[in-house]
Amino acid sequence: MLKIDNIKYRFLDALRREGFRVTSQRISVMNAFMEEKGHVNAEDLYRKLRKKHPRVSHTTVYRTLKLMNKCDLIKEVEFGDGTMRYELEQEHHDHLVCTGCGKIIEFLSPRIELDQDRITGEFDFLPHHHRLEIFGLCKDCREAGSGDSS
Amino acid sequence: MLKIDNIKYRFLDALRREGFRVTSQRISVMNAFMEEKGHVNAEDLYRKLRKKHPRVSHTTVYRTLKLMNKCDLIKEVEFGDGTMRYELEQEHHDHLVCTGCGKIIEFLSPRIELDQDRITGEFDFLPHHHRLEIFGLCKDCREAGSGDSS
DNA sequence: GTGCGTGCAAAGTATTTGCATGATG
DNA sequence: CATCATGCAAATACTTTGCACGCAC
Repeated sequence: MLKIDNIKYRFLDALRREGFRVTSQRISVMNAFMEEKGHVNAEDLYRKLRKKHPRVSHTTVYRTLKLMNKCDLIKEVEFGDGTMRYELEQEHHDHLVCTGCGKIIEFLSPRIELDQDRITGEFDFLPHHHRLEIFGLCKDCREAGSGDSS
Repeated sequence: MLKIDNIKYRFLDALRREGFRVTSQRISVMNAFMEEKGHVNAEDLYRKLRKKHPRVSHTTVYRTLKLMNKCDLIKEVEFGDGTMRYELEQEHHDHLVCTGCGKIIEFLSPRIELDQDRITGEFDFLPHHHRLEIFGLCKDCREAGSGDSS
């Protein structure tokens, strides 16, 4: 809970600091986002949100997520399904994406990070950021559907 | 040239083998694709193609690229600009993406591949494929615009 | 000649934007 | 009470699809 409250505080603070207004919609979007496990896209968040807060529009969800992104509270990521997803901005990590159930596991590999520097050096390339996604099957999906299901 | 001819051969062969028809449009799209450095999207390819072969439509370019992809001749990749790009299907590699000029450098790091196995093992995850993109500035862009341009 | 491929335009996604209305600071 | 934020619908960007016609086999 502390972490969530901290984010909420940081959001309100960022809004005030940047001269943005604190509106009920922005609070609703942020709360809804925090209830997710992360890696939500705007459309899904909107659908879940409208049940509790029908007063928040489609457009506002998109705009608020972009805003939270600009405030460095969340980060845009995408896993090739054509939608922009959002996750909590935190220390850098990469993703395992289960192609069976869509589950996303975050991981961090200092060794990969290091090797990356070696490579960019080789090409005289100045790295800014990277993304690494490994697609495959998680344990549950392998156990569930060895012979495949569906 | 050998490599290109080999691809053309493989494409024609795949078409026949799969029972698809060999049409002038498909040949045109493939030729146009081969003239690119790779990492083209359908729209760009269509624009370049229509100059020489005005008889090939927008739709057919999309459809032919999908077809070549299904035949395992090319691969879909995307670098977060909202378009689907295509590159020659070949041994696995990753990408350095220059955010200055859009240049794409391919590289291969066996060490990263290895470390990846270690990680997926840790999470009991069965990897199928991965993608790694490092975004940053290439040598040329750094030299050209130290103080920034544009 | 049959059926797949093509081209056109229309439909379909995901997202952004213009503008009048409404709420915040 | 001046602005900024919102909601709606229209616009945009990329891609796919329905359908009648034409060409490969």
